[in-house]
Amino acid sequence: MPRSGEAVRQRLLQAALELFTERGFDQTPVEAIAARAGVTERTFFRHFADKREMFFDRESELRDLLVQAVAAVPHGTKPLPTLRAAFHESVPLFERNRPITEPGARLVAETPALQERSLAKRAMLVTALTDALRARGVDARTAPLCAQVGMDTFAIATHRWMQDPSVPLHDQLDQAFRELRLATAALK
Amino acid sequence: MPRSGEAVRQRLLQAALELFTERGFDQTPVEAIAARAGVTERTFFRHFADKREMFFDRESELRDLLVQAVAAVPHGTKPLPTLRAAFHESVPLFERNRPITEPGARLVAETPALQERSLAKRAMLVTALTDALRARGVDARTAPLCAQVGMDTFAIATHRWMQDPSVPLHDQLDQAFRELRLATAALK
DNA sequence: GGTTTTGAGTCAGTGACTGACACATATTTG
DNA sequence: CAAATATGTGTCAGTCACTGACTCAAAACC
Repeated sequence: MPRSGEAVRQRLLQAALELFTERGFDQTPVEAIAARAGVTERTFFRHFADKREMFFDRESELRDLLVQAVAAVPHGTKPLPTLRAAFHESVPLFERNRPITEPGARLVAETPALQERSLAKRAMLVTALTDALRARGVDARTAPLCAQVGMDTFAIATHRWMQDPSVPLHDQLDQAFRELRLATAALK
Repeated sequence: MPRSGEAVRQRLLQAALELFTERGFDQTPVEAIAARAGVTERTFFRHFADKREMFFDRESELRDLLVQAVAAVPHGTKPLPTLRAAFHESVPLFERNRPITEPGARLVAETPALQERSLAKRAMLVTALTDALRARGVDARTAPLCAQVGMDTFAIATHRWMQDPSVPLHDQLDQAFRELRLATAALK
């Protein structure tokens, strides 16, 4: 049994995924996860802030990527096209991580406690994007609205892509933004 | 000390609001709330599913109102205008409850655990609105997008109204939807 | 080779919740 | 009016998530 940092973390993730899918999130105590990973409960909490946090580590990676991508879009581009371009930049990350994140995603979808956390993570992304837009000179009223609406469109695209991988994420993204344009065109 | 149902609930809400603003949400055990309300901890959990749920009871009232309002909009109206009209219908509810909900809202804003729950409640509203739109014949792809985007716009309007009550909520609502229209017009 | 850093174990404790049971007061019913 | 029943609460015991303080062993560094 290796005991060197990262290996333990991986074993914990693996054990948790197995147990959660077997018995469900609420029915598996942290103690059981730790035991299957050959480690103490205390050690679990040294690697993860809490039980819900396990499947949301990559979120910060995504945030950094998106913030950078927003900054890299040519100046003069309007907010929502800027965001759309940034989302396209993140597609490789999603495609690369898909095998890892897919089982977790199914779990999140059917566990209220995890959904709640997932929403909180999305909210963090929205504030990060809001700041990124404001850094580009978007005014304080427009930035939060665009960040929020853009993120929702992005989420819908990734959601559809998760359910049906036959359509590339790039296409889902463009399609979702097209639908957004159409739906809002009906306003006044 | 009356002991008849609803009175206890009110005393618990009052006690919780006081203690949370004094010491903060995380620093006040449920036991302390119950004690100040002259009741046992067990009784607290008979009135509220959990500690975070206290300030979100009215959410179901809002959901029912919005769902009904969506159904009442003349047929043929496009999804987002439908939602905007429904949101306008809920304005009196907000104005009436403002004195009650305002202290709670400030608390939610500065307590991560409560923000998380607040997002979950918003998500519930989104699914309810999605269903309400689909019942009107909006197709399964458009409905979730419109419900989500509409709800965000609504949330931004109410947020601005909470911070500056001098502008009526009706106006904030129209203004936010106008901004949404403008921002999305830049797409494509 | 000794020192410092790092990751883990142990133990004790708090606090959110739950289930089971007892009891008292209100409400319904014969 | 009395018996049955429902409702709201108290009590107690228990589980589980999480934290702080301390110890210890193995690296990593000097």
